Amino acid sequence: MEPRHSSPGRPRSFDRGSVLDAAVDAFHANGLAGTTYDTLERVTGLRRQSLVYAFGDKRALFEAALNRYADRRIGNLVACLSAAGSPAEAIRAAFDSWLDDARDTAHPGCLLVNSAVEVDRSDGSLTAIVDAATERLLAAFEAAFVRADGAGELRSTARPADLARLAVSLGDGALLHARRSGSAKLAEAGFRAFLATTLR
Amino acid sequence: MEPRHSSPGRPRSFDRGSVLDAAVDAFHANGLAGTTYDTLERVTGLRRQSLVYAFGDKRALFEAALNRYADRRIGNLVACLSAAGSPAEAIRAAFDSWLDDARDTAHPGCLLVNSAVEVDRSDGSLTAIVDAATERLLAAFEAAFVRADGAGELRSTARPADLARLAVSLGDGALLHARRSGSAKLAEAGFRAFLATTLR
DNA sequence: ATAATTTATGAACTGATATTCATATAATAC
DNA sequence: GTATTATATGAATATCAGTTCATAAATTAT
Repeated sequence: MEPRHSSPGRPRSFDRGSVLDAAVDAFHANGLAGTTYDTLERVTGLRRQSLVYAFGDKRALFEAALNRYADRRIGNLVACLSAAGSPAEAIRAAFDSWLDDARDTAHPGCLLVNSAVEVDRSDGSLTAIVDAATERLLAAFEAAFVRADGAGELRSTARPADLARLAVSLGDGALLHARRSGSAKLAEAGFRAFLATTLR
Repeated sequence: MEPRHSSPGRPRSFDRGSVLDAAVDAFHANGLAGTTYDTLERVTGLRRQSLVYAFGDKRALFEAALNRYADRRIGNLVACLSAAGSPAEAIRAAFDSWLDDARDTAHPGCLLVNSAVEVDRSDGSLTAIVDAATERLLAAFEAAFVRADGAGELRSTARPADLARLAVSLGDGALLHARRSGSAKLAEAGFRAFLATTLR
């Protein structure tokens, strides 16, 4: 499927990954509908027909970008949560990473969250990406809360599965309000209250 | 500005409020860009030119609808939160109201939250509506947590202002995930953990 | 070199959608 | 009843964005 190098034909003049990263940025900043081919041409330096040739139509490009973003972002959070050492510290690190995102005003919110709002649920392959990312994050949080409980670092008596759902709702909601307000203040305060109440 | 009744001219054949309610429903279900005049004609029973005549262009109609929605929705939550009696019960009632919204799959999510994602922050008059609604809700939550603390119903030692920010992020994040997943399960679990950990 | 193949792009096409124009309709004021 | 004013709507318009067409350019294989 993927054309091998050293096959006949004109070689591709750009790097697929870099172009995809540029597309991720644009989609993150402006959404799917809000990112026109004019914008994509500007940020990638390619003509729209080249993008279509290389990635398929706009929706397919968005799907590739969303996958790339989900891998990176959820990968980061999962890495924080499953780090060796104090589980409570791991959970705090995950929220710190969330705060970094909340402070990145150039890319407001989270592309996964934004897509969950913009894209209709009937679009199966896009919602599948967001759903899978959410499940992965929930599982990592649940495991971290279980470990925290085992280490005696859990103040709350709520079930780890419920705490994981609380954490994910809180983090994504806070990112949303960071996008809305252009400030991470609400996220900082909410995270502070959550961590103080839940962890030892 | 507003034409008085009993002035010369053909009388309006529809009720402004009902039409606005229908528009709120449509915008809530499909978003601003996703709601076309075809849809608006269908749900209001009016022709697009009549809508333009009565409300201004599509964005103006959306602004009126968003204001109406914000008043109703924040009004509900504030009423829960400031009800007489146990402050902890008042807070639980507010989250119950949030759960009702999470279960309303015909109107997924919250129009304010959805708008915060869809509408660019540079659109001042729309973001002002969402910002004001958020501030109003934050203030009501903070007051409720202060009262809960005074009544000895607060388990958490976090500051009421921080708890309010936690509550709003959590509620809106949970609505977002309800929209995404088509289910209120995540909201239920998150709220359960939050209420068990925070209140007595 | 020539043919074959893949990649790149200028330009036209198509579909959708918000808006506007022109005109008809229904009420009040005198 | 006539003029005036507000409201309603069929139809045309204009714009914008995604897609597609036709053609050029760059590389490999023989």
